[in-house]
Amino acid sequence: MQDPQVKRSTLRDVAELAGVSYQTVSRVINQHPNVARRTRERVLSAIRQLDYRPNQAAKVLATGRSYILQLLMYDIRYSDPLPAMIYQARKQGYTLLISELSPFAAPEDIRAALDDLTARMIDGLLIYTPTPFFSYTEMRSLCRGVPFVLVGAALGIKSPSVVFDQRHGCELAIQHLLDLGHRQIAEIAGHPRHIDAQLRHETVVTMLKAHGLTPGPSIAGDFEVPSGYASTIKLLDSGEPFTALFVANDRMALGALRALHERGVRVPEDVSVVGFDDMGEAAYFNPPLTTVRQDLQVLAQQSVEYLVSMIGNPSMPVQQRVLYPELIVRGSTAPLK
Amino acid sequence: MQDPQVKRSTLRDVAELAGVSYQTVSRVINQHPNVARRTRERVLSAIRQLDYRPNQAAKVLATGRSYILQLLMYDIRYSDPLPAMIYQARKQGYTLLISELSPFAAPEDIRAALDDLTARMIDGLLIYTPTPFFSYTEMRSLCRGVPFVLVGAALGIKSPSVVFDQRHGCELAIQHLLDLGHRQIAEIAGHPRHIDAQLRHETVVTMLKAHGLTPGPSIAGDFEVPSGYASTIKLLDSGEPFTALFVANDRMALGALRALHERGVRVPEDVSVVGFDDMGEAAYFNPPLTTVRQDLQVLAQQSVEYLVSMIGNPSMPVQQRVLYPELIVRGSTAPLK
DNA sequence: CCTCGAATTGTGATCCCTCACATAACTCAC
DNA sequence: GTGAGTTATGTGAGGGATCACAATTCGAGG
Repeated sequence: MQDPQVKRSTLRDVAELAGVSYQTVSRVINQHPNVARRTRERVLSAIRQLDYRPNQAAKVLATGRSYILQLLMYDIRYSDPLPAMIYQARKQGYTLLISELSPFAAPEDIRAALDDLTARMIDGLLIYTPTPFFSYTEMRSLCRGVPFVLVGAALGIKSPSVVFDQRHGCELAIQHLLDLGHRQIAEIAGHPRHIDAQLRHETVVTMLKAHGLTPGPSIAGDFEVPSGYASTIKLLDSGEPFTALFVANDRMALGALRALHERGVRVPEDVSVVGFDDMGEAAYFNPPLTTVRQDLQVLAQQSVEYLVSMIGNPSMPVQQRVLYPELIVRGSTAPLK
Repeated sequence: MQDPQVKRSTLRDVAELAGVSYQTVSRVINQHPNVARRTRERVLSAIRQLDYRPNQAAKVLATGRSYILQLLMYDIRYSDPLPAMIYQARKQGYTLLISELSPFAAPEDIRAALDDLTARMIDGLLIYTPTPFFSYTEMRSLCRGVPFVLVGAALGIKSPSVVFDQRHGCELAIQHLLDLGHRQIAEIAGHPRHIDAQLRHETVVTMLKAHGLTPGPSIAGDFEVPSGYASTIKLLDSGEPFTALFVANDRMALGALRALHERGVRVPEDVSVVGFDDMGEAAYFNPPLTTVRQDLQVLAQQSVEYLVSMIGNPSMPVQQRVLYPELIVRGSTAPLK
């Protein structure tokens, strides 16, 4: 609700004050070239005098374009690519709006959210949820013609998407442990409903088997710090021996390091630990964490750029852009003694 | 740009199909009571059939209300209250939009951002920046009649605001160190342009002096992990002795713990460390960090609730809601030996 | 059977802009 | 100075909803 006295001025008010038609004012605002210099100056001065700014709602209604990109994601707290997305969007002339789903929302929740969002006349959608409920065709119809890009979706799906090759990342991590001589490798996996967690887990198992090894004990956490702690305690209590521990993300790895420390297990002397993500803090863990880095800046940049070019060219062919993680070796891994 | 074939249906399309006037359809949508049951059903069925959803831009234009709250903040990455704000806003029937300023934006940047935002017909503004450039009167005029609440602003300002009593939080931390017997207390402060950093620093100095102590060495960081690390190295290299270290936020404290560990300084045996914020990871640092907790859920809840009531009642008196932090004692502090 | 009032429905104007087009004013050549 | 060709400006018609009001229908009481 506006202060009643702060009645906004409109195109017509400006036009009247400047002694021109509203259309001329519109031209000045939209930088149309065909306006005489004197007229433009007169209009600009009137705009300043009335403190006029165009009403976006009306503009959106008239043009059908909002210059708004909507990001739909499931947990804002841990969204490191967010600032880069906002920055990229702005750079391309768009505003990025963010809306959040509860973690592991049901299909109906996603449907409802999309219903709500597409009513707002947004120009494009970035969808960043780890639970791939819908096929490309379903998604297309849910988005009702609004172009969309899936961010961090499953590898290999036929949908406009930008993803990391999780498999490659896991292979780097496991290969590193194998190279160091480890043969008994335990795992703390992510939440089983999380697409990345599934893929990371499968890759670990597949790869160990491919090397003729029996996968070590494995427990599923939920990607949060406390679950990393609790899972590690369970692993230790199970009595199954392991000399290396692969943790599906850095956050849980922090919990794992804590648990190992409390139990007197030295890292990396007794157990090597590898994380995943390379969150900013990982380099300062005790010991600094060896982990798999995903360049979220690039993820953000690619996602927004792809979406914007789809907006400009709706018939753009569907593609999946795949990015590759890299291994960052720090102090939490060492050769098997 | 929409797919041309996915032309959205409008009120009129629905009206035609249902054999009623557009106004009746509008009534059905807005739950107006005076609609005959049979008519309502006919309309609802037409809505379903056409997959109709009202155009929000048009609605905003007609009503002047968007049911959108805008959050203006300076660094999304570290915004723990964000999810709570989004949740609270939704609970009250609003959508929360987020936009970001570069860290320590200049006054003109804030002005430009507000110019842009207020053009979008938002119902209210949450302003969460640590640099208080404008007076209440200036702010009011910048917001052009849109109600606003300052979040985490300076203590004692006459503006609608919800803040933590930083002073109280610092006093808790320092008192804790004093109680443990520490007399040589070093400090890593936050960025000097950050309002919270200033207040925390001043409070530390004031309080130590009040106890007849000389404030120990102090270095200003920037609230990021690496600066906590670098500052600690500098403190150690300076040769000035200290038995306790107050760090202005947990993130820097993580860097500090790392630096102390590398230099062979034991925490808490040789040096006690206190942080500020109680970020989720702090309990899992090595050692677990003693820190000052601010309940960000409450901050978020109060901010949104206050803003929404201002929207409902524009003549609501200006108030500052002050929240109090609490001390969380963990393993990084111990009695002076 | 008519009248009155409530319940239901419909009509016009409006919100503030942009589009496509029509008109007016200006330049310049012949 | 008349015509064409720019360049500047103005007009009408939407865009898709809401609001205030007018018009209709309905049921009940006299």
